[in-house]
Amino acid sequence: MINFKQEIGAQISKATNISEKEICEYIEIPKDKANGDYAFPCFKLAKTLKKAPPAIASEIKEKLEIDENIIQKTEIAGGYINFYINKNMLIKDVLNEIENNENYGASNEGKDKNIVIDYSSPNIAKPFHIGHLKTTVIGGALYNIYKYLGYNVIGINHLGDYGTQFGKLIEGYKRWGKEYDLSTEPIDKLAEIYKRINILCKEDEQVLNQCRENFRLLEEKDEYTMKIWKEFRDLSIDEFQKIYDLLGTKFDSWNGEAFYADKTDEVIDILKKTGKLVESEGALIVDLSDKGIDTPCIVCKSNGSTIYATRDLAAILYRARTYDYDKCIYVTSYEQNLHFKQIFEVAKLLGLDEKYTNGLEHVSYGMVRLPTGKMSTREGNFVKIKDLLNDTIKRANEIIAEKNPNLENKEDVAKKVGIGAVIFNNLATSRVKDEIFDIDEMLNFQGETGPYIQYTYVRTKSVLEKAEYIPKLKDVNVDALNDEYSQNIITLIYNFNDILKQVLEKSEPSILSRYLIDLAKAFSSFYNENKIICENKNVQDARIYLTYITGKILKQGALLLGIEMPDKM
RNA sequence: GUUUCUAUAGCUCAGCAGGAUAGAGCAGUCGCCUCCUAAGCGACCGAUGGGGGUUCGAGUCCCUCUAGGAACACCA
Repeated sequence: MINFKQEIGAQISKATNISEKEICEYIEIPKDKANGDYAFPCFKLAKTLKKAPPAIASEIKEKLEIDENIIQKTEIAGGYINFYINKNMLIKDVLNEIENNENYGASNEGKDKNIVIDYSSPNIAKPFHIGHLKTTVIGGALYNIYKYLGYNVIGINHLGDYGTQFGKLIEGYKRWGKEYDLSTEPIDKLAEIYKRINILCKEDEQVLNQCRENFRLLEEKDEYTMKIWKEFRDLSIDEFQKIYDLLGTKFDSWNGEAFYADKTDEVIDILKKTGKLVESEGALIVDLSDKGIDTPCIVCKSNGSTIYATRDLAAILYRARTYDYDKCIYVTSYEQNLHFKQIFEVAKLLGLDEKYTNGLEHVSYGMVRLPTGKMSTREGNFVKIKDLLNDTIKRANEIIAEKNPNLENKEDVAKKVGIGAVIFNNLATSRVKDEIFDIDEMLNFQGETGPYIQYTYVRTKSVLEKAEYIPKLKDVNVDALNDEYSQNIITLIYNFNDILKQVLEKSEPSILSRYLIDLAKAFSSFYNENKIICENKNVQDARIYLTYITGKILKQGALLLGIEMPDKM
């Protein structure tokens, strides 16, 4: 496709003898369309050239050799040079690209690059609650988008299936296991046991030590302990899978913490040889104070057991060797910021190529809190994902009953809408923001929501169905699309690939979410202001075609976020 | 206490690595279905936490104050 910004940048670069790259960084898109499609602010050059910005602007403008097929006109406004692109060229370019490219917006920029994404990663034997939604959907969206841009992606569900928490659960099970029937709702019951044992641990240090001992036994592959461990793990995975099926979440690997149990010795050996692993209060630690990190990284506990940091380090070694990753991304809440700072620093001591240590990236996100306070499995204060999805699906069903009672496949549509609402809600805002969970907000399907995007898509389908045809591209007259509403849509579609790149640059799926809202809005305005199916065949063909490609992008974009589109709703 | 994140309209959020008059949604008020789905469209109302600084230009960068979140040695 034509890169208008680059075309302009190249010309200005020639006129000013400043590198094209630098010029392109200065070029901006005016907020007000009256100021053109692109603008070059000359203020920055004023100091070095010792001239007033407007004078610089007109001097540059004189020297530009503009191809009128690409840039229709240039104007000077204050210290800016404003560029108005050739709309017909833009429309032709976008339509051509979309016609000839099944996966519009995709690219092969990621060819031969390997991306490991570690996401969702719930602790087994604990309920899957709304605190786990963000990592699951953010990781899932990044997974899809990396793939779409040609990367080879490995999605890993790094299950929390190891550690003292497990020692605790085993201890509780030993004490009260007979009171619970694990054949139904096993996770709820295990969570109950976990809650009870935690209370006991708080009261009695001896019990806590017993739990730690249980974990040590697990590390030694004690037969009885291993048997319980495996049983709890299987039960948990069954439960998780039900949610993943609903959310459409997929993984290439389920290697959790336990997988690295036999791979931690090597980490300790390597670290010992660096001389940086020192004993402190009976534990083996790496002091990081010279790296600006006050808290040392514990690699081996005083009772000889490993700790999550050790297993995370083993995972880095394993992933580097197994996947030869260019990036290894961890999607977790910002509570773990310090932990990742620590292990990324310690990873530099493992003797890995710089490629691997530089490729480590922690994608953190804000906390989800209930109106009553922080969620806690230990205190039984949480909302289960399953319950939330049931609520939103029920809500979707109610709205269908009210607005479209004769709809076919009601259940299927309600599912797509209810789940789409939840996924979108979790991807709609910047990662860093904390969130106070509000069920009413989840159940609102109006305005900037997942259902709004779905509804807009359904409208495009509905128009196409009524029209009964999609015109051939060669029959589309681009002059019929130079009104403001059509232009807005075309410009947005032109930006699609750029948006996807931005998402990856910032590991920020909300950029795509916002984009889809903008596109849906642009189409809704267009739809309201124009008759698409109308008397003038020429205009009708062009508008139907625009409707067709808008629907395509809405669907593709939503799919990348993990949201499915119903055909009717 | 140390480190760190956040602060934009009544509420929830945008604001392309500083640029032209700060944009939406929800809530509220008012219009629009004999017309391709009103889960929609349009209009009105309404904002950069306080104080310094850097800059031709600051919501955006720096300092500081205030308020809130988070992490800080054998949990993950």
